[in-house]
Amino acid sequence: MRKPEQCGKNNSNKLRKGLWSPEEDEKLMNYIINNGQGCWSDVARNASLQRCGKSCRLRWINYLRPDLRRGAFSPQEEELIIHLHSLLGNRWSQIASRLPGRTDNEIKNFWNSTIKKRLKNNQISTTTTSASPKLCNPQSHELNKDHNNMGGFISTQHNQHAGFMPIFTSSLSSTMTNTRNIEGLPVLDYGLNMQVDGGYFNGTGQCFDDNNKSFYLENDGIFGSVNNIGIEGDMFVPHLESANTINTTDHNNHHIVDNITCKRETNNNSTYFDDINNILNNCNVSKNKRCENRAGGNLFQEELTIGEWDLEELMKDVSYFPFLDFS
DNA sequence: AAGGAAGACAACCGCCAACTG
DNA sequence: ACAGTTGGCGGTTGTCTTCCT
Repeated sequence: MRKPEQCGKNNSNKLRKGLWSPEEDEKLMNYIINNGQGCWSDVARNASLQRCGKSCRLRWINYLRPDLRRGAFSPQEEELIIHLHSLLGNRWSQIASRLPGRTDNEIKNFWNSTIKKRLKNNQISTTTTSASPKLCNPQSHELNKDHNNMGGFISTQHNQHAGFMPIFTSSLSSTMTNTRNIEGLPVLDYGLNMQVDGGYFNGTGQCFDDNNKSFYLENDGIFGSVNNIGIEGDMFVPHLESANTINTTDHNNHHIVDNITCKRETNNNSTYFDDINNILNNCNVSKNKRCENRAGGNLFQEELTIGEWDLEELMKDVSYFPFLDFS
């Protein structure tokens, strides 16, 4: 049996709490440099620190680690955080693992303070707020008033610049102002006749397929669209925590929209969404199953079971996020 | 200049899965 | 197999700084 960790409440009178002094930092730093990390309770003990192992670990990871990246988040980092959060939710450690030198605590704080504040300032309103803000395209225009399960809605409007914009969502109902020019959030632009709409799609709403025909999507997910008009297709990535099915219907006449998830050849102009899309095509996803729509007509339902998603596969390489520069 | 509010950041708490003896 | 320990994680709270009135 290992020696008990001196971190329990019963020992709180013996162990220091609160902010670390420079002397403590130096002790911890010197010990780890000379001896490595090892067992944290041993680190605390052997470095003569009146701290519990957990506290030492946290201090090292969040502050003393030499590979930490200091300073404010760059717009690129911010954009990546927003995007990763749309895919991962509040999985801060996983988000942090994709941002070299950043800690989960740092990202969590950044999200909970800066980004949430920005959302409020941008008047993205909700009737209720969930714990995790989600992404939406600022180019959204027409909310679907026919659906009472309306969430924060995105649509893609061809030939317009668009970006990610987080919104707070509710599983019950939410509203979103008809805002086209949200300031302060970065615009994704992959250049060369290629603009990308993308964001978090919540609830039911109107989108456009690659033939500029509108259609509706239901349930939560990440939506991306590459806007070479009439050439590129759209894709829809369900949010990992959302319901596990997606319905797609044509906006006007309930035609089947069968190209929500399309496959494109990767080329020099490929985008992040293309790559995600390619990954999705390798996922264990059954699709194009038939079901009934509200009007009684037929449509395809893509069934996506959350457990079937290989998160690591989906996220294994965001290094191709084309605007990232960690230099 | 004072003090309250808001923001930014650091650290703690509790839970849980993995590990260990 | 089991119980205790450890480390990782996300949520929350605490503390310090900055801003505003």
